Amino acid sequence: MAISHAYKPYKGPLKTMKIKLPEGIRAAKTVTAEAGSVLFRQGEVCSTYYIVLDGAVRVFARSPRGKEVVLYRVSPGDICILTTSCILSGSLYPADAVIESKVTAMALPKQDFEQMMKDSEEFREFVLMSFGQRLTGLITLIEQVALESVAFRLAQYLLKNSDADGFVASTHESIATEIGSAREVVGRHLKGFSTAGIVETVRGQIRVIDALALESLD
Amino acid sequence: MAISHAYKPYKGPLKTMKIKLPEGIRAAKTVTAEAGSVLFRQGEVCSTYYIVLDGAVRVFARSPRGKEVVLYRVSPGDICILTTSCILSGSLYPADAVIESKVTAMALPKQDFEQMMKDSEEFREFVLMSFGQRLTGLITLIEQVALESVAFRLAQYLLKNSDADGFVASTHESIATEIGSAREVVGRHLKGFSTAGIVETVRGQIRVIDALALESLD
DNA sequence: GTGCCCAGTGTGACTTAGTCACGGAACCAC
DNA sequence: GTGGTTCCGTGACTAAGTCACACTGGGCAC
Repeated sequence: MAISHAYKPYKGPLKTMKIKLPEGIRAAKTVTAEAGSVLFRQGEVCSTYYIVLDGAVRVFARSPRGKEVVLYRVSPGDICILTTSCILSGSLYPADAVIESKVTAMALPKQDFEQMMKDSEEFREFVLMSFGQRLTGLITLIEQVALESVAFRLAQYLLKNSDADGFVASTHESIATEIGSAREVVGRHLKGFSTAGIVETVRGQIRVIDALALESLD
Repeated sequence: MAISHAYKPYKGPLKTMKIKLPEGIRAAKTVTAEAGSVLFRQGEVCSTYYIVLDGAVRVFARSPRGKEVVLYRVSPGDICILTTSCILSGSLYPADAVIESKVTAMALPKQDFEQMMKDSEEFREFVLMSFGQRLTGLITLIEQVALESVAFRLAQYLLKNSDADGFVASTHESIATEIGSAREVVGRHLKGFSTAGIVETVRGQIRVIDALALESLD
């Protein structure tokens, strides 16, 4: 666990998850981790519950040959579901996680977690909701990867990640791991889109010109 | 919801899940559903919690063009996680489910579920464990589909589903949906395995001859 | 500035996987 | 037997993934 410490008590309310911490829990500590650091790797054991207060974590699977697929992201207000489920079942992490932007997280000791599950209806709902959302998210991902074409997934990605002016600040490489494909394949599709006048590409950036065309792909 | 009827109170203990039902819950009803019937379809809403007592349910995703991937199976002692998470988050089923073999299930009304979550440490653990196992199962599936070759997945499937004598009672079609590939592709790989002396194939059945060879694939 | 490095990209050749359209073979009911 | 259905084989094609290598533009050391 590469979390770099600076343990200190967390006193404030959990605004991000809209849950009032019971008094007995106020001793929960916060931890921080810098961008780029590894939270956990496939096969490691886990021990503490975390609720992310700020920052983002990318959770992804990696093949022996180094290919990666992004499974999901942990954002502020999210509980680290994978950690939770690993602790409960005593199993090992089935994936890797790295910090994308500096993370502040609340560390919940096992007893506190169990106490809150026992006492707080709100907390139970929160935890189960989190599980449910991850679950449906993963199922959607499987449907996409196994059932949809790369062109479709790429189009969806561009639509979802473009700003008001249509700009997408991603490299071909990062898009590829995000949609479960390969850099060259993404590049070729983008070239196709480009010659069709649907997008413009420059180094490290893509501009969506014809969003409707992307939406009508399948 | 195509569950067929025959509502009757469930009195016995939940042997399969090793949880004693509190007295207040004894009114839980059982439902049965015949093999082949559809439990739910993608996009439907859900309302009741189910715990499977007997039988098996196959949960799978289906593309617009009819291609399918098996996500997981619900076996005796399992709570139907997808239903649970849908109820909690108020979202729609992201997948389809059909009965593989006649199912008997306990239907838990929302209040009873919440009551048990509140009162029973055992039940909370059971529910969270179930969630966790599904989660890691789905992640493993994504890793397989996105990162591993068809040959590898096929080999794993054969090893996992062969009996003591090496017999696997599956059609190419069913294997394909199980490992997220296509019938023809599975057929071609099996032919390859066959000419290499690793398996023998007859209609509707495959016999593993050289399990070691299958294990050493990657 | 010059040179260098390197992340990001382009490309061709090739392998693997998926799709489509058949046709044939095995099995079952009658 | 006939007919129908399920299962499988196959060729031709498209889509996707892999591999190797070349190019390019921006940052930076000097």
